[in-house]
Amino acid sequence: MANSNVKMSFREQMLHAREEAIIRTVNRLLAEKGFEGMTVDEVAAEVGIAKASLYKHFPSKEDLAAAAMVWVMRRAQAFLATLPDTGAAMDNLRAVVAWTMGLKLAGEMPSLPSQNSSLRATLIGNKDYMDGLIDVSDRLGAWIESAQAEGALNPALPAIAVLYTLFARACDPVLEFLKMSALHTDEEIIAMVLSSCFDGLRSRAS
Amino acid sequence: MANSNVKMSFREQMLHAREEAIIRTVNRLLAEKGFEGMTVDEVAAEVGIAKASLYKHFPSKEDLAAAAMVWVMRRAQAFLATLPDTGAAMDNLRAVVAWTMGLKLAGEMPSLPSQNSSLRATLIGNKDYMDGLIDVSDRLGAWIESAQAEGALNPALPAIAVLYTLFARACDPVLEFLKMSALHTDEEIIAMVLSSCFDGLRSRAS
DNA sequence: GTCTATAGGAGGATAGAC
DNA sequence: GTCTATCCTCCTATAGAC
Repeated sequence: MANSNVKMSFREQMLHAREEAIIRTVNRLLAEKGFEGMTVDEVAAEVGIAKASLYKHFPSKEDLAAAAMVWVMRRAQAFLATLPDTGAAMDNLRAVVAWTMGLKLAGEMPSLPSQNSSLRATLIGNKDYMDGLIDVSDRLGAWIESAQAEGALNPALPAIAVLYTLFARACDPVLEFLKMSALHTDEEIIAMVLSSCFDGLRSRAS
Repeated sequence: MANSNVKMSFREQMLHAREEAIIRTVNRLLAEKGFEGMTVDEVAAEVGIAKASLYKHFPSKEDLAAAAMVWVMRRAQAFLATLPDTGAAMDNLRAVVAWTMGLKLAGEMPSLPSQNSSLRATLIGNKDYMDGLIDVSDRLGAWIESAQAEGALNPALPAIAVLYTLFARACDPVLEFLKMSALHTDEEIIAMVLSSCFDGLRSRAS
């Protein structure tokens, strides 16, 4: 029984390792070319296995993308867990946004079309993804309301609008345009977009 | 000679009218489904002509999209021309952003993938598009620098970063998410995103 | 310049041997 | 579960008659 468990665990580890290799490749290709630009042939070639083998692990291209999104969501949850739940909620929000922008600048943020309906259906039907999304939204939502109650965040904006605005920073085209211009380091780009996001384009008195 | 000119002009008007019908359809489909989601069959069906006829007017799908972008760019230039060149540059910038967001909310803002290289090549090779883009960028750039000199716009941000940030509002996913929630009118959505863009998420003293 | 019909090819997915 | 080989659908683009 113990042996059997060890063997099972070993096999599962091998399986898991291969699937993680697949997901990392998918993640990178999704960041580079987007969902429609990425081909399954390409994924298989980069992973170094046959396309048919890929389909033994994941039933469709949509599920491949969903797995990549789940992986990113897990990383986001892990990052959120490192932030103090006491203290300024505002600082946590800034930290999360900076983290997601760093991910995008590093080419590790999948870019999915918000319009593709088959992909949307798969994502919505993916329990791991939805649970992660709801968890992240809840945590950010709590910080947003907290920051608004403290008066640090503009209370006139609906919390949901703030949440969407923060999420949108993860796929902000401004990041890649500034990166393409090659005039600033990633850190400088993050600082600029962070400033325009939280402080606004208008001058501040202080 | 006069007759010949009139006949030519009439024919050209007919041609132009049909091409404008095509472009309006392409524009709407690009806004709805994006470049990859739009099919040429669909365009032809909605316009009510055969696909082969479409290809007599435009040599490729990329050129169809480019024509739609040129059309939008022309509309933008026309709008810019209505704004006073004297007075607060800041107000003009807000007005332009509000206008582009209204266009997107009305489903008239083509959404193109920034990654598709064949499309990028066509756009860059399209003189009408590039001239329009440069013209619009120059005008906005002048207002940005003017507003920064007046101290209305944060001078710490590079003008090019501000320009990109304003352009990005035209394809901001926050707009469609807020619209999908159906909790606010288009005007309210524009006001909120305008506020978060210029005033920032953080509270302002005043 | 409009049509019908079709070429040509890319890409998602599967069959079947091992 | 991995491979090779193939299927099949969708889509861009064009041929050729009128």
